[in-house]
Amino acid sequence: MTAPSTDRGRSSRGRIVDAACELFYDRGVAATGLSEVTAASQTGKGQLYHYFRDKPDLVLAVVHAQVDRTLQLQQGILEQMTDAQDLRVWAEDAVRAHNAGRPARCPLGALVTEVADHDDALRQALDGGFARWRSALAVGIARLQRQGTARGDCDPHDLAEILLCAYEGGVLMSEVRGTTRPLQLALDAALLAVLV
Amino acid sequence: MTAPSTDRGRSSRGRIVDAACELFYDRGVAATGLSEVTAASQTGKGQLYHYFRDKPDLVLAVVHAQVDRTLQLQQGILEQMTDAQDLRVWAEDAVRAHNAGRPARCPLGALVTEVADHDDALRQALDGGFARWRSALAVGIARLQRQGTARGDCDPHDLAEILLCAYEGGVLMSEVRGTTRPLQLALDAALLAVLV
DNA sequence: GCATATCTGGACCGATCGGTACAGACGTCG
DNA sequence: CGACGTCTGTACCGATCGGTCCAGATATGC
Repeated sequence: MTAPSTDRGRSSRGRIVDAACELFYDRGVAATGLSEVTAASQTGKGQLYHYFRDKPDLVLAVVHAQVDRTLQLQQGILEQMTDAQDLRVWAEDAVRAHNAGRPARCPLGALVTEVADHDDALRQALDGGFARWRSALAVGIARLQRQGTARGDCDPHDLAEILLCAYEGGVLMSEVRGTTRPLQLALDAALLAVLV
Repeated sequence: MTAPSTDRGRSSRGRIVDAACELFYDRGVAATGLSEVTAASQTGKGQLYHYFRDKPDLVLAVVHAQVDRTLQLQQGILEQMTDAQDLRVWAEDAVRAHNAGRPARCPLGALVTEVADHDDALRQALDGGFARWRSALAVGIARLQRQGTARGDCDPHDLAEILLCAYEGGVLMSEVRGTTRPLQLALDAALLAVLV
């Protein structure tokens, strides 16, 4: 609701969002009580409702935070993507990251099914986040197209969308099966369709 | 908990599961109260706790019901799949179905992110459902392989997995964007990787 | 050092949650 | 028709939910 204007306030708000990111991610939004958020962030209801109008408003802040985190993690490898091998490394990194975390999911994808349908503001926020991610990917893919290692007859944004769909679907199926195999297969197939 | 032994009992249990399927699907499991389920199914708490141990037990029944529904819808087209064009029709049908329903999601996929992580029995039930679906697809794909229209160097189950991942990821991204475009792109790309 | 605004923590509220208890309706035997 | 197991409906419970309120701590400007 009210933006913090002091360092202490910014710190409190930040701790709340961080704790909410973590709790929402591995327990789910609906299953996480606001008291758990305040307990985990060493704050109270007073602070929470000082900085956020209500729970959906907090969820919105979490969405933006997760988008920023994801983009920040991706932009490094995406910006300096110059050949097809770099894209394969990107896919391998995705599989490796999924292997490491537990339970390994996409912070954005996990939020979609939980909030995207009954709250349009949250859906739009997630849509915007994916759009930024897709654009970052498309920039690199366009580079590959210019050097002839990616399919030239498609909009790079469409090729990026294919990769993101394969990633999200692969992560979802890998979560159900308990193996990274589906993610591996899905990304390999998507690369097959995107490259050359 | 106790299986019904009369027609009236089976009818009540059936109405409860049907109502729960619908409510869980378009409001979410956590967001649906048991009183809403009893109200929508014209029953009471007495019946609900006569046939189900607790809420997770009801969710388990819903998972099985949704698996059966999905398989039943799919088996028709899957069983008589004889050439590559039939697989393309399968993909087109998926896009068309997604276009019709609102909000169009996969009944199984929607349940994954909501219940798969914190309840292993539910995760296994969903895993089993996807396995049956994948096998049904694989049977048709193996047929295509024998006639040389599908990639022969892969296990048909892996090719089926690729299609399911593309479908689930495409549905998820389509839900966020509000268009069937991502699903269309993802399935086309998967077909490209699976056929010939 | 006083006034003012920001920030903090927790007690508290009504509503709703999942779950229980129980009294009675129903159907099917002898 | 009476007895018995199945099935039904609802009143009710403690716990927890999102959200309010407010008194006091903390900082900043004059």
